[in-house]
Amino acid sequence: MQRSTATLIFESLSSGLRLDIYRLLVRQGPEGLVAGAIGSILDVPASNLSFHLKALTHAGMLSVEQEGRYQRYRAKLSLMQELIAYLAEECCAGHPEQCAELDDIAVRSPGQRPSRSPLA
Amino acid sequence: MQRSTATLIFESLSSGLRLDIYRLLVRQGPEGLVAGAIGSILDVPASNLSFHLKALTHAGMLSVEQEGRYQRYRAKLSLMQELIAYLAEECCAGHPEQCAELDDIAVRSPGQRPSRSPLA
DNA sequence: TCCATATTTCAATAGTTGTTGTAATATCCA
DNA sequence: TGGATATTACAACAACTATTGAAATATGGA
Repeated sequence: MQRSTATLIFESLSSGLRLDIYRLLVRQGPEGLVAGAIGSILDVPASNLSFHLKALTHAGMLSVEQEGRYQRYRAKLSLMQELIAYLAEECCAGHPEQCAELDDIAVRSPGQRPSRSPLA
Repeated sequence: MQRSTATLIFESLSSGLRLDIYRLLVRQGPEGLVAGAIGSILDVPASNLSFHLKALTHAGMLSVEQEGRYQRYRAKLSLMQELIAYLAEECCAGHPEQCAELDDIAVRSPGQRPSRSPLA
């Protein structure tokens, strides 16, 4: 992951409202939610919501799909996984002994499905 | 981790310069760096550097220790580990099957040291 | 003590971000 | 087609952020 991608993601999650939007969509799973539903649940005016949805989408944290006059938003978990891997790498770079418990996620390429740790 | 803590961290990493500072200190390991050294390496004027170091420290990403007239900064890897665990939880909440490869880190409480996954 | 050095604080300023309401755009349904 | 609904775009504005240089503070060493 590039530095600019990482800062864009951090910025997109640095507002309480945007973090709420993202977490709500994560909880909704693959079904996602249309914009209006998000606005009702979080009690945010439409134009403000649109502003933040745009920021999250631009950062790649959300996907949008048009459904007639609705826009359905979904959390893109894959990018969150990449972010976590990036943070684990950054965190351990040069000093893996300090956070060895993060190694297996940092080293693994996205999409691989390992068997579970025997102690997990 | 509280939502407000998470947004504070995201905000602290949402600037390219602050991310550079943090990554530099991660690479330095437990030795860390004094403020002036950081400024020389990254070529940032002292007052601006001080501004960003304050933000990172306030977010808990750095620790500071006075050494005579120097201030030694170190990356606090423990908070990064907490952040990663928080993100993994948020990412999987309600839909663990979608990112099962994150489970072992999300489930584990901070500080625990598991044995390695047999496939890692 | 006096001077040099390290860092922070402050003031000024340019640029950016978040919020609101209103208008525009697009789609659905009768 | 016409009216209702969903969403986005725009304009205005307050609030906040990043940057700079100069001044203040504190420490170390001669």
